[in-house]
Amino acid sequence: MTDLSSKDLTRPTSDKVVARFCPSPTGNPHVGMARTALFSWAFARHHGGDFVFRIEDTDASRDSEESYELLVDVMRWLKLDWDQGVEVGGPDGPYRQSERMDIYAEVARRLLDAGLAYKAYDTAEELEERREKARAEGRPSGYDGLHRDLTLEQQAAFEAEGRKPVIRFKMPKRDYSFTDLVRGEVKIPASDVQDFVILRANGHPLYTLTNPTDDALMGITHVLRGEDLLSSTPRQIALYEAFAQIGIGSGITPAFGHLPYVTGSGNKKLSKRDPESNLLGYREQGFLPEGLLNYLALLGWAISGDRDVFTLSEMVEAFDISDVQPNPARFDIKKCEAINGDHVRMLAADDFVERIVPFFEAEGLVSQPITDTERAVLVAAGPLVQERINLLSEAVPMLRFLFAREDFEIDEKDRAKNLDEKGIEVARAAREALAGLSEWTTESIETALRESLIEGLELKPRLAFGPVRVAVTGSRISPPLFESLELLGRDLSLARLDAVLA
RNA sequence: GGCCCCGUAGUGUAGCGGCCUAGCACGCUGCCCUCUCAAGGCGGUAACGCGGGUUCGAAUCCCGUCGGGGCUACCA
Repeated sequence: MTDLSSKDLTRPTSDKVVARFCPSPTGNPHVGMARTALFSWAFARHHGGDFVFRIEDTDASRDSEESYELLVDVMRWLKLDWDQGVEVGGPDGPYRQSERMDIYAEVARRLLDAGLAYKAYDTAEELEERREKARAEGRPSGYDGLHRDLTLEQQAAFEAEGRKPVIRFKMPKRDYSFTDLVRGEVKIPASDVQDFVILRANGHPLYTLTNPTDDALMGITHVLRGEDLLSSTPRQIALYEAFAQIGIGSGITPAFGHLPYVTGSGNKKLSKRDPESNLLGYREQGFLPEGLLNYLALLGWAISGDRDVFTLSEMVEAFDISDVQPNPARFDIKKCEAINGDHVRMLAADDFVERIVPFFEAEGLVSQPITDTERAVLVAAGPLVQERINLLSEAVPMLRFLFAREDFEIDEKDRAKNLDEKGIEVARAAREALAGLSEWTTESIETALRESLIEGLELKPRLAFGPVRVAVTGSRISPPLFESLELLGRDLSLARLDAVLA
């Protein structure tokens, strides 16, 4: 550990807005996290400020490295870029708390030296017993401050017993109030403030210390975080005041904004384990980052009363944290998909193709990487499916028939329904009409089929084209038929009709 | 138990004392368009948790109540 005892930990004040996102790398990144990141990012961008991406991994476990990478991956996928932080660096790094342990130790030491924190020797059992009693008597159940004013002799006595102290911060006993950016005035009465642990007995710093320390050292001006942290805000405020006294950070206290929860169905908080909360899962399902972010923004914020589809830059332009709703929102996958569909339709045709390519590669329908000929098929077919899907992955079943060869299969249910005796008769007529075509275009195919089936067999369009569609595309649901036939090509189209006739 | 936060249709929101016979979107649903599925167009369904105040007037302000959530760790 580096000795920082003589290091200057102050920093100049600045008018620039600095917001941050500082997740703890545990489990899979979830949607509530993404929304917090989005709001904080949009806030920073709207005000032309900096966005800091820090990782709070003091509690590092085995899988935190993997989680860390997932987090970075997700942020990049969402295109929530950061000016300072992990991977990109910055003036106040490092940005992973596990690499900043010497700083926390030093800050704790200075707090202790200044008499703003103290050693407490209570055992877990003693604490528990007093907590129970307090609760039974209707008093607040936090730390009662028993060891706040221990004399050196008393401390020595505890040490002699072999007890190791935790370091507790000495909360000034007063009412705390602050103006929450999304909730307005919040007041916490003095009766509910207790001294909290900043350093464990084993010397490890806790979140209660590391988070405010880093915010102070990184010049964070606006703290946007989950509402679960609302009642611990007095701690941060008091700690900031202490920092100002002993020259840590810029001496100013940041503004706080507590974002409401995103809940799942029912009223439970969307947990990290919840499959519907798994962010990477959304990417795999074919959500667009633009679409997901747009939907997430709608959970607590509205760009106006009569519009809910917008781009990220429109959001940045219009975003005002005071417009954010304080009440929790339920995540509705149906609406999320609908919004995503709107964004799918907003994509430029060539962009759309680029976005669906990975799904075809992953399914093994095209080479990996895709060849130019295969890409050309998607370029031609793209416009046919772009307006019919909400999720990118839905393009795969719809266009599978264009890439299938020996493995081409017809959905059995659809076959039974459309290719009965009558349907096969229709397919035969279609085959005959198509075989004689001199040119293979959407127009000529349509003309031939209409003449032969609608006029010739006097069928309703629905009954005429259904069997052909199923025979050729393998499904009752497909892109427009004539275009599909043209794209598939004469030989394959006729072969597929032959196959159902055999 | 104590403290804090929240409460408009099934869901997300608009609404900041009169423009509200409460708007928009998703969902559900009827019709139109149509070669399937979509997309698109036109309709329908459905809400201010409850009770008191304040006011000429309240979804909007105040109080209470009920309901939901959070915190109350040597987790974050």
